[in-house]
Amino acid sequence: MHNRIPLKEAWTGTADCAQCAIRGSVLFAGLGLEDFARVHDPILQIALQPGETLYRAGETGQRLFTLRQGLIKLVRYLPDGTQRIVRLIRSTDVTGLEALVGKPYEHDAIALQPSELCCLPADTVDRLSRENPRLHRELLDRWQRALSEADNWLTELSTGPARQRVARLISRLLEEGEPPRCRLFGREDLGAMLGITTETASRTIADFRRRGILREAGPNLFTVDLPALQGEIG
Amino acid sequence: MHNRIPLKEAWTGTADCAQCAIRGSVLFAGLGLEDFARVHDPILQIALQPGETLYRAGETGQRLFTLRQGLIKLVRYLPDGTQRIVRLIRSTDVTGLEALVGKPYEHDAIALQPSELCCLPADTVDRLSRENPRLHRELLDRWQRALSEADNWLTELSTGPARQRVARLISRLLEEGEPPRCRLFGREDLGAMLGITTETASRTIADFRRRGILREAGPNLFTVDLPALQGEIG
DNA sequence: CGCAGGCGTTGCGTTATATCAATGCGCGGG
DNA sequence: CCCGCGCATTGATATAACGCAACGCCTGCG
Repeated sequence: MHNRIPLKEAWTGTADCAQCAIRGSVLFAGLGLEDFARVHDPILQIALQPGETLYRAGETGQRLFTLRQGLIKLVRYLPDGTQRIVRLIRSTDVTGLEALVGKPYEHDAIALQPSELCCLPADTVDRLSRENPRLHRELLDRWQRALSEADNWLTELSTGPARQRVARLISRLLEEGEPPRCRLFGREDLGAMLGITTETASRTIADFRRRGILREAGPNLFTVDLPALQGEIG
Repeated sequence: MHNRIPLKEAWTGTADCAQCAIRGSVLFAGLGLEDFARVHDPILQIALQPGETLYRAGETGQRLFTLRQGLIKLVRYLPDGTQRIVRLIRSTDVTGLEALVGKPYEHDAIALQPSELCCLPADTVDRLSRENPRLHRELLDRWQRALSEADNWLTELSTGPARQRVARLISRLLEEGEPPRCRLFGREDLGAMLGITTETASRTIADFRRRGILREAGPNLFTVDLPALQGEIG
C-alpha cells in the first residue's frame, strides 16, 4: 500500500546540499556555502521502503542520517527477545548520533513509511563541527532534543492505561489540516511503542472507531475527532 | 534515617578540582592543570539531604552538576499531575546538561540519598569545551550516555509485569560485595520509577522478602539472593 | 479460480494490576 | 508518656490487560 506512493525523483545518489529544500531546518542549517565547499566526500542519499532496515544495533557505523521524508522506528531488544520501540524519527530529525562518538548503533532503525534520508559521514560532521560553532551548537541541540524526546516518550506513552497511551500517541502523530488526520501503522508496532500487546492495541483502536473518535479514511489513515480524543487523554 | 550519616567534612563551599578524588571519572577528566588555571569562577559545592531539591523543571539555570556522592531522581510531570521518575543520577554522572544549550531544566531533580555535588557554570564549561577537544568529546559522550540510559530505562523498567520491573530495578541498583546488597527507597518512588502503583510496588517487595529473594538488613537496605533474583527477570 | 499467508478483529477464560480501605509500626513532638 | 503522622503492609473487590484461539478479509500466487 504505502509503497505505491511515487517518488518524485530518483532517490538514491548524491545530494546537492546547497539546493536542499529543507536545508533551513536540518543539522547543516548553520553551514555557509564555503563550508559545503569543504565537504569533499559527496553526501549520499538513501531511499527506504516500509520494513527496510537503515542500520542494526551493534553495528559500528561511520554515518549519521538526516531524515528528509518518511518515518523511522528505533527498536531495542531485551535479552529475552521482546522488543520495544523507543523513539520515532520524523522529517528533519537526525539519527545515528552514536557514530559521532565512535559507539555502535544502539537500535535497529527500520522504516515505517517510505523514507528518504541523507547520509552524513561521521568524520566529516566531526571535522565541520570543530570548525563551525553554529554546527557545533546545532549538534548539542539535536542531542538535547533526542534526550528530551526520550523522556517525553516515557512519560506520555508508557504511563497510564492503554486507552490513554493510544490517545496520546495519536495526538502526537496528528497532521494539521481540516479535518485533522493521523497515519497509523501495524498493530504490532503500536503495541511495541506503548508497551502493550498487539491485541490490546487492536481492541483499543477498534473501540475508538466504534465510538467515532477515529474514522478510517484509508489503509491505516484516520480522521480524528479532536475534542473526543482529548477526552480520552485527560 | 538517611540523614544521620555524618559528612566527613563541611560540604558546602568551593572545590579544588585538581585535588578531586574522583577527577579521573568526571566530566573534567580531560582537563589539564593549565585548564583549571583558567577557571576563574570558583566551582561551588552543594550538599543535599534526601527530599531536598537541586533544581526544578522550567527554571532556566546557568549551571550543570556533577554528582560526587549520593543519588538523585529526575522527575517529570504529566498535565494531569501524575509524576514519573525518568532517570536516576548516580556518582560521577552529570545532570542539567540542558543549561549548556540555554534551555530550561526538563525535570525536577530531587535527592533520594544524602548527596554531594559540584556545580559547574554553563558558560565556563561552554568556553572550556571550545578550547579543549577532550572536554568537548567528553561532553558529547556524556550526552550519548544519558540518551542510552534513557532508552535502557524505557526497555528495562517500563516493560513487562511488575515483578520483572522490580527485579530489573534491583539488579541495576546492586552494590558489589558479598553478600550483594541493594539500597531501595520509598514505595511511592519505586512506583513512579516503574510505572506501577505504590501498593503494587509494596506488594512486590513484600513478596520478594517472603520468598527470600530479599532480606532486610536495615532501613530500605536489603541483601539479595542473586540467582533467585535472576529467576524473576526472565 | 482456488488457496495460503498476513493481518486485524473478536471472544473467552485467566491473571495482573488498580482502587479503596483498614491496620500496624516507628518516630518525633508536645 | 501519649499522641499523631507518615509510611509500609495487607485485604477485598473491581477493572484492565494478557494469552490463546478462532474467524474474516484481503492480497498475491500458483
